[in-house]
Amino acid sequence: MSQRRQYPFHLIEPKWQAHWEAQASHRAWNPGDILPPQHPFALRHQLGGQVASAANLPPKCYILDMFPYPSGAGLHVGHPEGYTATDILSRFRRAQGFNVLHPMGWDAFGLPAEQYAIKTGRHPRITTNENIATFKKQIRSLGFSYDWSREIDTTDPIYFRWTQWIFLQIYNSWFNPETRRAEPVSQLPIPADLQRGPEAERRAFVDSKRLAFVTEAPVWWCEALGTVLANEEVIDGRSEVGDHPVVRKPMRQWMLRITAYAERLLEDLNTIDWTDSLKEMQRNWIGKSEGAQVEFRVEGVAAPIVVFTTRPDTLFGATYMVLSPEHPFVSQITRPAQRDAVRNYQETVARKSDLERTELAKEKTGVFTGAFAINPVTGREIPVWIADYVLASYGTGAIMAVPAHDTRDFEFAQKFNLPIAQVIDPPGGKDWRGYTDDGVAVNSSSGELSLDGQPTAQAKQTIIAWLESRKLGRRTVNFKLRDWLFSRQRYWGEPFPIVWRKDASGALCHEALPESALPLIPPPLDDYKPTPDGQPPLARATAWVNLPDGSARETNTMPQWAGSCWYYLRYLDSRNESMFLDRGVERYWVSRDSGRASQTPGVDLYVGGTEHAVLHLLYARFWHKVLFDLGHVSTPEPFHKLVNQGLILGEDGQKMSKSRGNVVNPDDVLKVFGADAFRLYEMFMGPLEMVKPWNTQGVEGVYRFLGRVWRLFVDEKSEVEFEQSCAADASREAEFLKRVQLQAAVQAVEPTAEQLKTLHACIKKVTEDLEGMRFNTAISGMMVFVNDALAWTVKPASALADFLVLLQPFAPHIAEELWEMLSRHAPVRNRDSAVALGYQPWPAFDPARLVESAWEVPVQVNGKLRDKLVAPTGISAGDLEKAALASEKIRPFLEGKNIKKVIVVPGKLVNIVVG
RNA sequence: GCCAGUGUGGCGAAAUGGCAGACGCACGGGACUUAAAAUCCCGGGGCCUUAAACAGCCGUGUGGGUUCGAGUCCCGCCACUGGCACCA
Repeated sequence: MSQRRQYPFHLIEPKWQAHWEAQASHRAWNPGDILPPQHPFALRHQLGGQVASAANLPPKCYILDMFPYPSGAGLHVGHPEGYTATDILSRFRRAQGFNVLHPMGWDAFGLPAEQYAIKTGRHPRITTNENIATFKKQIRSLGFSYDWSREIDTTDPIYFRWTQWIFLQIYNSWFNPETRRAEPVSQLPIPADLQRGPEAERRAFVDSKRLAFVTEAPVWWCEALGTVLANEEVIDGRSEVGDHPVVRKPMRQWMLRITAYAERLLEDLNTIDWTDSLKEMQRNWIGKSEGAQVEFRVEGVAAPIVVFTTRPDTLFGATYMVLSPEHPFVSQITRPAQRDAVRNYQETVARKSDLERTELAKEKTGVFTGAFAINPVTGREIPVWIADYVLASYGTGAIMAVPAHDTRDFEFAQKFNLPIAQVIDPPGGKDWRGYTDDGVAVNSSSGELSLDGQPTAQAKQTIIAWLESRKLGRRTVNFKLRDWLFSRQRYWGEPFPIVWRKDASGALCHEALPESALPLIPPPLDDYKPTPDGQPPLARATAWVNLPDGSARETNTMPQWAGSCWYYLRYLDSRNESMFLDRGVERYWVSRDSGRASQTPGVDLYVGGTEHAVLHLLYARFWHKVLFDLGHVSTPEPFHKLVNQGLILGEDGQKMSKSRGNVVNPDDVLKVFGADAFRLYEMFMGPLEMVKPWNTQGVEGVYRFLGRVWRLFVDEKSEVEFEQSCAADASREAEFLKRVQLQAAVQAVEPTAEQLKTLHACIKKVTEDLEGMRFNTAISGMMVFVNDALAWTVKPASALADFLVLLQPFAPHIAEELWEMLSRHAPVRNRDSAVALGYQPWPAFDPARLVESAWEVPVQVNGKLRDKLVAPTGISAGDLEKAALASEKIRPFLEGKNIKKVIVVPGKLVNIVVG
């Protein structure tokens, strides 16, 4: 490893970080802000001293990172990957003249801080603050151009006050299926019979329509630990900690009605610029499927069993039915002889974990209820079973089994010897048994209906029409998406702004706190564990929970997702104390109708890891749509363009983890190579969205490149003197740095045509690659420039200045230092030296500079390269053909052959086809 | 099982259907040095031939196809990675 530093990054980097901070260089400006006269943004746009407004501000650009959870372990090399990419683009857009919003904050509620508190008794507030301080220090040391004046922390009451406020907006809304949007619950039409009835019934009706509602949902309860566990804390029906048995236990939970938005969440994916794979993941998660509900009568039971099927055309092949073990009809229809078997089975299933239930390769299990239903088209009696391969939570929790044409039903029928009847004729003579794709209906006729001979699509239409005419079923759409379980039995989260009280009839009911009661701050506790009877930790604070008027506070808290659902909005106006977000500010930053028709709606670019492909991004889209419906934001989608950065693996090509011992700590890298080299390497490794292994020797490569950039500018003798001075008195290093001189070869002269060609090739490459987020090739373009420019005997200051503007987004510290040196010693005529480097206009690419007088023409015979000619650029196709045919090296390949065709592509090549 | 992505030198990678391997790492040779480090210069996919070079042949996971021309487009297969996974 290198001993001598390539250049004094250890002095340069802190120097410029302090400078940017002192100048607030990267502040983004809201309409209404007064622009300081000396701020580089004001100087660049000649707005010094003026009040910013949507009219005088340049176009906006909102570039967002997924904010981190500030863990105790500090930053790892994965974090800065996306952060570097967005920082480079932010700096690029500033140079292009945009008003760039590039903020950072902390997603700081969460389990680790709470678990640490349970172990040590230290309040999560304290450890969270410490972790934030560590993260912030590390992030700053990388030189990212965040606007820290907008920093947010989801655990800060001035932030979560508005998280609670948004919850109240959701709570006070219902989804109107007619208008397909959220509306205030105060406008909910109350049915006439309820209007005159008791108040309790009216309230129950309203509560059943709210977008935030209460339900009994099963959670994992561990008797031995005296606590509720999260899904991921339960392994094979036992607790992860201590290996104690756990049971499913219904508990009162808050839910958010995201299912109401399923259709819009799906449709609007078509309006945003995300990768196809990401959209596909969301589509699969939402899981729309079209089909029909069909009713089956059971002898002696009044209500029919309703099933959902996507293949109503196979109804004639339904030879049995299956209910999920939890289906409410099970106890009604079970015959006495089967009662014990059914109850046993239900209990076995209840004890299984989700994992066990969904384990593939598992044998199908189930029990006959003794009951028979009537197939509505064949009129035949079919047995009704219960089995855990039918899920209670999807569709109607019951299916018609068509074993001939459904894999699961086929397996089940084989195991339990149930009849299998063919009703689809597969194309191409395939075996019909277990065939699940489309085909032609067969054996599907009754006295009044026939599907025979109809292809699947048509048969579906026919049968649905018939079912609807007989009131035996109807067309239905189903979604996999479930309502969002929104409550947690935790301490370190936002308390719900809800109280419970008894109404006149003595029934318990919930009620929202007034907005004036926000923020509702969690009470201090000595013990952060749940109570022995399974109440959330907040229940321990009895003085906080029980209010003087006899009502009691909700003791659940919100999940970690809540704070991250809307943080991108708070950045726009993070210090606003009277509103969650000012409408005028919102309009400037995200709206399409801000008077700038061409502007991107919402966040221009959002970069983060794939691990949030579904949950965070779906939840945030949901909240945004509710806020949109209620008129609080002006776009239906929050994130216009989204890019996932790829994982960085350890040097061994394995996922980084403590147990493998292959974790790379950014601090160590920074110490040896500096922040600029670190940033450059993270981008040079390969395309942003690819998975790629870390390689410390690769860092040395880009570090050497920065050393060459340094030597392109500085005078060697002055640098040697600087180093000797530093060796003599290390305490005065920063002062000695000023003695490093620009080399004499850098002069205020016009570049030659050759030099301009090199420069403009670099401008073109870097500009185009940044637009396409191809950071790795942009860097290689700059390397080519530097390799070339090092050989120049006279180095025109203007060309070097343009290069520094290109380099600045990638390696801002060294670029600033060299810019300062350059401006000190050699006047740069094409640049206004009053404007800071970060706001210098991006150099314009001039295609005329790349024009060559001659060019090397590859000549192929039958597609194989045989010669290269040198021809003038403007040569005609005919002349080029003649020259190619006349070539010494080509002639042997043409001898004795017929020239069939000659393909001449001007600017590309010549291909002679012979036969 | 389903969906998506990726397969190119020793390694990270690059190539609007037009000279495969830019740029970088590692490696080898040279210059500077008492020596090393750093720096600078040169070399570089494989095979075959050759003293060396030129020339030639092969080469982008694999098998086909389209095309004057395919890493790139189309069809089949294989491997790896990620997501979903009894969703009727």
